[in-house]
Amino acid sequence: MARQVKLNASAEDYLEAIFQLVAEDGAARTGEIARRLGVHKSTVTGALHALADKGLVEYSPYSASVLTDRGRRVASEIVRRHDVLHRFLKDVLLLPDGLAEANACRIEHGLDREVVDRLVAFLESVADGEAREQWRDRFRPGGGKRAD
Amino acid sequence: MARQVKLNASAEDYLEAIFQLVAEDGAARTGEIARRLGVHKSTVTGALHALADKGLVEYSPYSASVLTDRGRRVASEIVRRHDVLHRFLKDVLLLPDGLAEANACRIEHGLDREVVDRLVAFLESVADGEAREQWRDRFRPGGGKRAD
DNA sequence: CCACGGAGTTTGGTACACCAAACACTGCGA
DNA sequence: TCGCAGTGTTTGGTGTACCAAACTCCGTGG
Repeated sequence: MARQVKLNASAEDYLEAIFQLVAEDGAARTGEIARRLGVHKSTVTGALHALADKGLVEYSPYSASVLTDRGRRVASEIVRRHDVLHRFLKDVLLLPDGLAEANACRIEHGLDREVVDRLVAFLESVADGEAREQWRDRFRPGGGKRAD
Repeated sequence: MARQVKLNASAEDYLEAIFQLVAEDGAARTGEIARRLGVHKSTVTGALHALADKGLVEYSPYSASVLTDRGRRVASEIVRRHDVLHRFLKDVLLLPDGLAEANACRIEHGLDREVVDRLVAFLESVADGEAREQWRDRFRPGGGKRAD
């Protein structure tokens, strides 16, 4: 089975953005990717070349990019990981959404699949009712945060 | 109070290594730091200059480095964060120690303090008896991983 | 006392991620 | 059909993190 491609953090960010833009708009334009990631258009062009070389995106100059099949597979793994992490931070650690998102963005690239799977199992185990309630109150929602 | 210094990932790694070496050996020699972090000695020299400029380590050429007071404070924050994370991965997600450590190393730099605090609260809440047992079995130690 | 070898540093070079400005393409309206 | 505005690309340059090799320092044995 084709082993996991090994992308670095920034490549994963681009792939993730492209995946989302394709889902939203049907295709990912260079400028949109740049806007979403907060980088310069020229930087995106470079990244697109690299991803195309790896066979993950279909890139042709001056037109919107789409993912290859392989790119789509890899990207959805990345999105899943991001999502799991975000949900964990928000729903289990009870962090405000923005903070959960920001932290998810920063740490998502460092997680092995095993960890993500474990996190999923964990989320499922506290998904409904009982168990979750149980510590929602031993743990308190809004409580002891001072904003110094 | 002097706000959190804002180090990048690699600076934090160096600081952490120095902290540990000082704890173990009384001082951190360039070559030891290099060995521990798996980088070249010359790279460490550069990093030590940077940390010295920031007032975090006491560096003088050809002799072992130690932390300044400020460096020690910052470093112990970093170590705490690493530790909390490691414990969470190992004791809550029940990952094998090596995997927990590796993942902690990779994600530790991206965590805001709030998250660490939350994680600590979480660890405390499941620290002893009851609550922990409770899902140790709804979650099972070695069990349900299919590697599809 | 001095030279020799191991520890540490400097120097020059690579790779990456990025930006800014100059340049190129393209589709729409006059 | 032609030009222009907007979108995209190229080019040149920055900062960071790193390595390898040349060089420097310094304690120890002869």
